[in-house]
Amino acid sequence: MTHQSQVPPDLKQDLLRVVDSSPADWILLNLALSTMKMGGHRYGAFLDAATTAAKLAIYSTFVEQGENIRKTGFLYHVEPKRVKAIVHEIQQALAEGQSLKVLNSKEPYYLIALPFLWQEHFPCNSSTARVRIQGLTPGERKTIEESLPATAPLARILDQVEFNELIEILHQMSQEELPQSHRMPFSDALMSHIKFRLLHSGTVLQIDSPLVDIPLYALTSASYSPKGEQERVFAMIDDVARYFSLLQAWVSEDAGVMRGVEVFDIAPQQRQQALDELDAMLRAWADKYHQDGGLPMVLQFAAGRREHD
Amino acid sequence: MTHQSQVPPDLKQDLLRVVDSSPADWILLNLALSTMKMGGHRYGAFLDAATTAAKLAIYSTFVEQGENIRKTGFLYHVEPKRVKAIVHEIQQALAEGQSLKVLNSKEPYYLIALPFLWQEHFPCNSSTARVRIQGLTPGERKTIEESLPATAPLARILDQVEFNELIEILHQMSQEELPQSHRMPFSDALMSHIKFRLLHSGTVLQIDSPLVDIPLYALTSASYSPKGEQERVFAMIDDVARYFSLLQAWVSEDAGVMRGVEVFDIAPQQRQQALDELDAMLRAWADKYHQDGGLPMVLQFAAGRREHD
DNA sequence: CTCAGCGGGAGGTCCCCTCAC
DNA sequence: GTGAGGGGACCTCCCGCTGAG
Repeated sequence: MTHQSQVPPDLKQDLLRVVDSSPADWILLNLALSTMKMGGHRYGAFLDAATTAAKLAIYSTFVEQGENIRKTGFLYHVEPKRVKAIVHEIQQALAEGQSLKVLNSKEPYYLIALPFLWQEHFPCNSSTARVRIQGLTPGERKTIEESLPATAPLARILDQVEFNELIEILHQMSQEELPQSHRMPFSDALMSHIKFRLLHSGTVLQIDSPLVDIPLYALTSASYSPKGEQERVFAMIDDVARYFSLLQAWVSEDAGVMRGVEVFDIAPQQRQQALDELDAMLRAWADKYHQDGGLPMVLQFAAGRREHD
Repeated sequence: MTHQSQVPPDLKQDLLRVVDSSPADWILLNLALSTMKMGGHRYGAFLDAATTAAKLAIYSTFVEQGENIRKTGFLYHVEPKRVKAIVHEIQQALAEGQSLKVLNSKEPYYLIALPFLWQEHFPCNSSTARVRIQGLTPGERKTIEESLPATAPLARILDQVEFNELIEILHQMSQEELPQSHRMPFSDALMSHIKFRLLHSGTVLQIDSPLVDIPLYALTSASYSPKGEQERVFAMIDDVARYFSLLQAWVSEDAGVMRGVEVFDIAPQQRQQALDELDAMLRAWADKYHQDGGLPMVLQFAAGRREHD
C-alpha cells in the first residue's frame, strides 16, 4: 500500500460535525478529499477549480438576464467591474477553448506523465546499464539495481540533478496549454511538492546508497499510482457526476427520468443475499428492456449502511 | 414561476465544453449552479465553503501524517506557515463547534428568515390597516392593497426605510452566531444584494404607486422561494451527498455496500413502463428484506437519458 | 534537516465614489 | 437604471530569505 490509510473514524466524525448536516458542504468535502488526497491535486488547484465553477454560474446567469452586468452583480453580490472581467474571461475561454483553471483530469498532468517522460528522456534498453553514475564498480551497480523492488519497470536510475530536470520539464509541459496570464512559474517549493507527491505515491523510490554521496531516484511504477483503490476513486467521481446530471434532469422534470430512495432495515445474515439479488435483478431488468438503437439510457444505484436518518 | 428559466441547451453545451469530460469539475459546476442560482448563496459564500472543504482535507492529512506540518505542506503545496494557521483554525472550530465558513443551509439565513421577521417586527392583524403610510385616503390605501396578488400573506406593507431596516436586522441576526473574526459588516452593496434577491425570488414585491413618492414593499410569500422546483433541488443535493457517502464506503471496500451502473437502450414506447416497473420492483425488494431493528440501510437509484458514452 | 520567523509581490474579494448615456 | 472609470482596504496564495535547535 502506497497511500496512507483511510481517515480514522473519530477524525471522520469530527469532520462530519463541522459540516454538520449540510449536504452541500458534505459534497464539497468529499470532493476535496478525493481530488486532493487521492488525486494529488494541489490545494490552490482545488480552489481555482471551485472558483471557475462559480464563475461559470455567474456567466450563465449573465446570459439569462439579457447580458445585464449590474443585475448579475446584485444577484451574487459581485462588483459590476468584476462581473465584466469574469464574463470576458469565460467568453475568451469559450472562443479559444479551454483556458480556465480546472482540475481537468483525475490527476495533475505532471504526476501522470512522469513514467512516460522518464522513459523518453532517459531511455534504457536491455543492453545498457540502468545505473550510470560515475565511479562505481560493476558490482556496486548491481547491488543498487538489486535493491529495487521486483515490480519496478526497466528504467534508468537518475541522480539528483537528472531527476530535478525531469520534474522541471514535466512542469513546463503541464503549463504549455495554459494562457500566458495564469501560468505558474517553476519554483523550489513547487519542485518539492511534485517530488514529494511522486515519492509518497510510490511512483518513484529514493535510494540513499552509502556507495554514492547524492541520492538516487528509481522509477518503481509504470503508471502514476496504484490500481485498486485509486481506480475505484475515479469510478466514484465519475458516478457522482453522472448521478448529479440525472438528478438535474429530474429537477427540471424531464420525461423518462426516475429517482428514488428506499430506506429499510435488514437482518445481518440476509444482507449479502439481498444485495446479490438486487444486482441480478437490476441487470435482468436492463437486459429485458434493452433494444438496440433505442433511446440511450443509464441506471445508477448504490446501497449501503444508512448513516443518519 | 418566480425563478428564471432553465439554462438554455446551447449555453449548457458551452459550459459542458469548458469543463470538458472532467467529472470532478462537472460536480463542482453543478454544485455552484444549485447553491448560487437556486439557493441564492453569494459568490463569496460559495468560495468560502470550497476553501473550508479544502482546509478540512489538509487537516485530515495533517492528523494522518502524525501532525507533521512540513510533510502536509509538501503534499498540497502549501506553506508550513499557512498549514499551521489552517490547522489552528480547524482545531478551534472543532473545540468551539461551528465557526468555519460553510454554506450550512440550503439558503442563506437572511433569505429564509425574512417572512418570519417581517411578521414579528411589523405585526398585522385583521383589525389594523396593512398600509400605514401617512397622507393617504382610505380609498387610496384600498387601491394599493388590492394591487397585491391574492396569494400574498396578511402582512403590513412597508416603506423604503422600514424595509431597509428589516434587511439590516436580518443581516445582523445572520452574523450573530459567527465568530468576531469573520463577520461581514453591513454595507450598501450587501443591502442591494439581499433586496435584489428577495425581489428576484418573488418573496417581496416592490410597489411603485403613483400615489406615494417612495417605493413600497409587500410580502408576497409566506416562505422564501417557491415549492416545487426549489424542493426538488434540495432533494437533489441531499441525494448526491448521501450517494457520495455510499460510494465512499464502496471505495474503502466496506462490507454490505453495493454500487452499480447499467447501460442500455430502450424503445421510446416502453420507457415509462420500464421505469414504473423499476420503481415497483425496488420498493418490493426493500419491503421483502425489511426487518425492524436490523441494520439500517439505504438504497438510492436514478435512471434517465445517457448523455455521452 | 526540521522548525521558526520575516520580508515581498500579485491578485482577488470586499468597500466606496464620480461621471456619461 | 445602466455602463465605465477612479480610489483604497484586507486577505491569501505564491515566492524568497535568514537563523535556532
